[in-house]
Amino acid sequence: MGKTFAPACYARRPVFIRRGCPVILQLALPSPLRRLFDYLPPLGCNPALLRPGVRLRVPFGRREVVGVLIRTQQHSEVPADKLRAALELLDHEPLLPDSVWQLALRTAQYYQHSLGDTLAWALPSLLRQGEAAQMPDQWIWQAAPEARADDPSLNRAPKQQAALRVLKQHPHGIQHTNLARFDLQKATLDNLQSKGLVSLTCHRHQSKPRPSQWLHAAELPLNSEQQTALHALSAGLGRFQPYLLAGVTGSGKTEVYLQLIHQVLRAGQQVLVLIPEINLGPQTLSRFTERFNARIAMLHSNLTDRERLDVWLKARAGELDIVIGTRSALFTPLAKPGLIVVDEEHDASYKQQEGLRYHARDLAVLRGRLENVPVLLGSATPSLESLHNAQQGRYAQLKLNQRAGHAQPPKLLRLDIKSRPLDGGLSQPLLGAMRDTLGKGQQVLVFLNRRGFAPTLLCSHCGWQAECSRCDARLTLHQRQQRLRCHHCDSQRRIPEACPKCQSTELLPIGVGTERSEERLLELFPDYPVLRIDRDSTRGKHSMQALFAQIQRGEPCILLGTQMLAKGHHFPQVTLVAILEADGGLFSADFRAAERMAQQIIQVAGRAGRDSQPGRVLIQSQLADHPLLVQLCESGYFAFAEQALHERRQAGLPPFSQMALLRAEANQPALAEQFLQQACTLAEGLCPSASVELLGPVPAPMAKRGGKHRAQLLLLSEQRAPLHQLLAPWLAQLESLPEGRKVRWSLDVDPIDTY
DNA sequence: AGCACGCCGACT
DNA sequence: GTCGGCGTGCTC
Repeated sequence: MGKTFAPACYARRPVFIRRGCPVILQLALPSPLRRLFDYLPPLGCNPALLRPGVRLRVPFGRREVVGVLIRTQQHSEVPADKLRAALELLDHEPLLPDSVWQLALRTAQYYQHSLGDTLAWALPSLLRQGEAAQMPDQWIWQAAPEARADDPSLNRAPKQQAALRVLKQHPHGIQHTNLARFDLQKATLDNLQSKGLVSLTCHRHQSKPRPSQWLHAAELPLNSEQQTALHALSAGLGRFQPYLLAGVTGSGKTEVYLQLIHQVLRAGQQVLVLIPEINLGPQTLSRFTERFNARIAMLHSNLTDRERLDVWLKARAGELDIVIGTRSALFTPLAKPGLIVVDEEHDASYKQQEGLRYHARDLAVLRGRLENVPVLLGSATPSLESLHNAQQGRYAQLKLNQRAGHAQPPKLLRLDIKSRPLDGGLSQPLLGAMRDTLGKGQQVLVFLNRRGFAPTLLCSHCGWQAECSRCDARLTLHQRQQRLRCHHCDSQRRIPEACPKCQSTELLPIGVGTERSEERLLELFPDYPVLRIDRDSTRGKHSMQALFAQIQRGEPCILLGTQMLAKGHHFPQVTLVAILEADGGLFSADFRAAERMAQQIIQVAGRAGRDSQPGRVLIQSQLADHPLLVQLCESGYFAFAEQALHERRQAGLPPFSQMALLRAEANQPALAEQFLQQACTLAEGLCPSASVELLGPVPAPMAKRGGKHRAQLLLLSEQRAPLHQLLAPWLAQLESLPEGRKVRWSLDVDPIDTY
């Protein structure tokens, strides 16, 4: 995202009420409508409490919703007979600190999203339902000091006896909300209480005190690069500055984070750490808890709504030192922010792909500016956007090129498979390299980013292919389940016995997925275990853990898997990485495909050779001589990025231009494009200078998906300002367009893909 | 987005 | 006769 956000238009001035004038409340409501709604204050409400940022419960149509006060006015455009009074004021003071308030307002503006809906994304769900923004009182059950489990009154009450024993084991008592965890029933305890054997007491929430000694474990020694980076970072504490920490895999980025965070903690400030949306949470959390004696919370998807709200409230009150979370944690309010870290900043999961399509990395930079704190973006494979921002001087760039310890960087070797026969997706030279590696007692990682047995089922007589009826896509053959499945919608069906077109029974699986590769590898390497790791093979809760445990034992084996293998985990005994198909990124129409391919190759390669054994990476490709692939393999990611950036500049693509994408989908094929055509005409009317280029409407790359027909209109502009000046009035027009009601449409500002 | 209203097809 | 399918319209 560029440097300029439009200035904030809502200041949080106190509200002055002119004598005799009615006060009109303008509220943001949880609705996709991009406008505010006017209400009268609740009956008998003290006007001084009506400050922007407080929540009110209001009647809305036939239901009640919770809205957030944006501003008050003396007059309303809405006819008096339509105005309704709010029902209840829910807060005594604004919910959000000014920084997060501004962040939400600007997010709505930048992404052209409804403000009410934006606030709904930013707030914990209990707050949008009207829950009090307060730590709840805690009710604690305790055994009476003199109570005995062999009390005669319990002779015929084994449950009460057991419950009393449990409570005796917990002299500090058990929280009422945790009863289930100890298999205790409220009724049992009620009976014990009536006998005077247990007590229930109410405790006001009390914050844990700030630790004075922050370290649990000693800090690791830094190499000179790490020291240089840490010095630069610590010199920048206390004010806004984005940093791009570009550190090759294994260069010790995390140690730099940890030592910087230690300094922030010592300054009495809080740290917000964003991580991508993968199962790296526990791993990250344990790095932090092993190092720091600090109040750390992680926002993960298994929290209850109440737990989530408690973390939010504690963070806001300054009762947490470190908050770790994915994308949505960005909006967590902090009493004393000192640093924002975005780990793996290139990761696409930072961009929300539905509803409010925000990019948490870009908004983290904005938040850093609003909080006046540094923002540390880290990655071994930075996004081209961030590299460009660094080159433009907007971000300070720090590089870590050396691997920690004695680890050698892996060598990337291209393997041309244009005219080579493949066996289970593997070429002969690759199979040879695998035999060598396994023979030396080492492990092999085979990366194939495609689940299932084969991506296509073909009739060898008439050429029919199994296709999804709801999507423009072929069905993937899943041999083990004996089903054809669509990877784009959830439809699946049985494998037909014969071709539905010509009745031939010669149906051939074409192409290779992990399931098929596994089958073949088991035949080719009968002496070694083949561990398949993908979404289909790791269904069971602990199967993943068991697989990783086996890998960690270090005996020779073949790891075969998709994306799931590529992120975060360390496999020290892997010395050969095989990437079976690197071509998607070179064939695809999406302009970001090559960047993604390169990041994926480097990330997968980073799994190998982390100990002192050097790693080799073999990349099979139909286009082994493609200049971008050559550049990546010969000269590394940053050289690749230079060349890719050069190509983007030539083509006038981001980050050298600004993009927005209007998508539409409808049940009938023509409707989506008709709507976009109208939208296009309106945009031309609003932007006569042609400073914004309109491309389309065109059918989406996958024109039908999940039974919907999809099309898109691309807006491209050299400068951000004209594009954003166009968007606001344009969206207002689109909202009132009657054709818009027959289609589902949405605007994606800074889209990261066009699917 | 919800949630109503409203008008046509298969069922206790 | 009604239950319920989703088209259309509205929310201060």
